[in-house]
Amino acid sequence: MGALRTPREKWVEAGLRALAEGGVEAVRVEALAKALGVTKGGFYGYFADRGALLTEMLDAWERESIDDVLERIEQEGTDPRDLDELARQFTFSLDHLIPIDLAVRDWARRDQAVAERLRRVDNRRMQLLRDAISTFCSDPDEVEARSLLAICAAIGSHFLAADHPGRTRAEVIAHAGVILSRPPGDAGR
Amino acid sequence: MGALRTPREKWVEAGLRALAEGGVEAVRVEALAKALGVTKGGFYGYFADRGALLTEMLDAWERESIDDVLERIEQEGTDPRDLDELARQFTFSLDHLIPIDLAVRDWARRDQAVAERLRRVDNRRMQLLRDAISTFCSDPDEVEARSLLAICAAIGSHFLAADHPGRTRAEVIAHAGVILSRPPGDAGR
DNA sequence: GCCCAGCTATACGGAGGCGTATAACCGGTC
DNA sequence: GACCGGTTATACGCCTCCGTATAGCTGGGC
Repeated sequence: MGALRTPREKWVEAGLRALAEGGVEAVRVEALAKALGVTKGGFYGYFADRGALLTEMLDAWERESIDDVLERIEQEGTDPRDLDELARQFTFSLDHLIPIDLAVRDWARRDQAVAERLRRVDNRRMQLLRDAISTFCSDPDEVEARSLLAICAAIGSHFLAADHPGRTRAEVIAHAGVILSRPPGDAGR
Repeated sequence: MGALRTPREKWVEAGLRALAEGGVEAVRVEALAKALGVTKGGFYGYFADRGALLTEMLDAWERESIDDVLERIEQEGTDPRDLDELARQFTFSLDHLIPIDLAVRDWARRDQAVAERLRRVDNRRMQLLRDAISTFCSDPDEVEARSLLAICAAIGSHFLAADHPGRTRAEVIAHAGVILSRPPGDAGR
């Protein structure tokens, strides 16, 4: 049998790269082929159409996003209820996943199926945050609100263009992490 | 002289509507014409090309976004340093501006000129938040961090797909507003 | 060293989009 | 009621993209 010269997986990778750089609209079969140094000839041997690639891309992203989270917890052997883990959750995910994540978020606003997948991933991340914050905060409503603030900071800061005179965005985010990790004043020691 | 049957402004409005619904890629000259019940014939009398419309759309959005903020402050006669104003800032902007805002944010990730405009608008909003938060928080670093959390919540919650079991997103956001308006525990009364 | 499945290049028809050209239209103005 | 300029419809060339068809290449198995 002939070798798999540019296998299915290559197309998915190229698709995710295009998604990260230019959004869903940039995921063009012919463009991916050119990026792979190939014509689109073989593409339709793997995928019924462009839509099939898109869903496969989402499969890969969803799997990777969830694996990434579990991996970090289990490999590092850290308790997810750790404060440091919360801070690390702020810049969550590997760097190369962030642009994909952001593109998926915009995509989800216009595609119900994508929104559903994003919901699963976000719920998973929110649960991690809840667990971490619960270790020092007993009011469930407050835990929920802090978790929301944390995850919104992680997402929103990538969509925010504002400056922070005299500071780095990373510094401000670090400080925000401290605030969110601070036990409530009225219940504090 | 002939009447302006579908004037320049109509094209910009239609463009912003398309932007809100489908992102930049959905802003197609022929599609806008169809939406206006017209062919694209007259479009190129007003605009050199599609790009000219896009920048004009951004002009309109930037102006409207800033006017909107000033309007709310001056018309309502409220002090922008008000706590309630902070809470209201959470769901900032008129409803119809939000989808445009989100689309512009995604757009800005791929277009430097758009990013620059967004920066102006975001800086303006951040300053409003700083002013409000400064009324009960003296540490400038903390003011900055809280402002970031507030604006990221305003933006990020629209890109977040997570559920809040037993709660409404609006309820969680309201609670988050309370947290951010709470004087720091170590400096509190 | 031949075979053949799997990969590849090329070519095609159709759709939609951009920007231009041009002719028809229409409503004030005189 | 004829004119005139702005607005409109239509048609065109060009491009990009999709999905299909088809023929050529290639390399591992035998």
